[in-house]
Amino acid sequence: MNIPEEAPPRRLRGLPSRLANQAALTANRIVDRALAQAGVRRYHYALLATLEEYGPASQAGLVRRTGIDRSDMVAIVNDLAERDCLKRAPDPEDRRRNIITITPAGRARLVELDRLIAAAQEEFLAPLPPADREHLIDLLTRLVEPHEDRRQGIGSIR
Amino acid sequence: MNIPEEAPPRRLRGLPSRLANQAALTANRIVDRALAQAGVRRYHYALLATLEEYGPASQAGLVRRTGIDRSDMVAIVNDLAERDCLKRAPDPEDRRRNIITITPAGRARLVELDRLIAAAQEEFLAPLPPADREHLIDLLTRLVEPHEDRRQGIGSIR
DNA sequence: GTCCAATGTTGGCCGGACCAACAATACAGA
DNA sequence: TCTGTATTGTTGGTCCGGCCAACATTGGAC
Repeated sequence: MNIPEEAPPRRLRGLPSRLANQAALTANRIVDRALAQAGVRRYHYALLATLEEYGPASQAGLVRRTGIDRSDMVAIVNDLAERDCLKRAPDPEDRRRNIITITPAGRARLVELDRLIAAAQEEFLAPLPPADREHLIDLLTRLVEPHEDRRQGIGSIR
Repeated sequence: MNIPEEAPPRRLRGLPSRLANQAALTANRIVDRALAQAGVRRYHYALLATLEEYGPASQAGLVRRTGIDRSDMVAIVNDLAERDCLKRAPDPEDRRRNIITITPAGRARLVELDRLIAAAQEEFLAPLPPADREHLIDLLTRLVEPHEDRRQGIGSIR
């Protein structure tokens, strides 16, 4: 579902799931366009940000932090390795693992991406005054978190 | 980006675009699962709802109302025609057009889908108390609408 | 030593959101 | 009246994100 030129049916207009979708669609359009200026996609940013914040990690570790699928992770790491944004080295202590480390070039790239992302957020939230923005963020956080928890029960046995 | 098992980086956690995405992802999972019980997808529901609310229309008209792409519309109309949920008839007044009409079977189906959709919304919003739900809907509406307008300027020259 | 779990990798699938091109038809302006 | 432009339906793609299954390798627990 994209953007209608005429009024969509009342049944759909106020539907929370649809609103969430439209918001995500809009946000993604803006963010994708911003990141495209640097020739990357959302995945790349998520990965670099994770590496920078938590330091070197195995691909499996990165999967757990980002929620990206294992199979997709391979491709993204390949991508970023080709651009010298990170290094893939075998873990001497566990030969199953690759240890992924961000490079100086990767950090530099990340700085640039941070800027682009910040601008994109600004553009996305532009229609709302600052107070409402915070409120929205708060509501979305409180909406989303319980749904995440309820999958593979954090705090339960597992 | 799916659901992480460990804390994702701070950079991403509060990002409005990411929150919107997570919300949409959750909503879609719930809605898709609900609609799957009736063997349909979101597109089918959107189309039937539009037909029921605005009456018969050409495919192009439906495209304008729903925001679904022309090429996708063909497939969805095919799908629903096969299941006798709608009829495709040539417009005698404009031989380019097909006039799409919902059938009684389509209406019946729609009633069922409405029920499923309502339950899905409930599940999606469950983490929030009623007051916050309304607030969220309001905020999302006010966030999304201006973005829609700014594309192909409603009210501008065009 | 055996068996199960985790890891990285390959190769897929699906759905939603697009885009380009084309034939048929309609319509407005010269 | 004719000519060019728009609209409509349709075909046949592309891309990305979100998955899943299977496999070989390696670790670790029993």
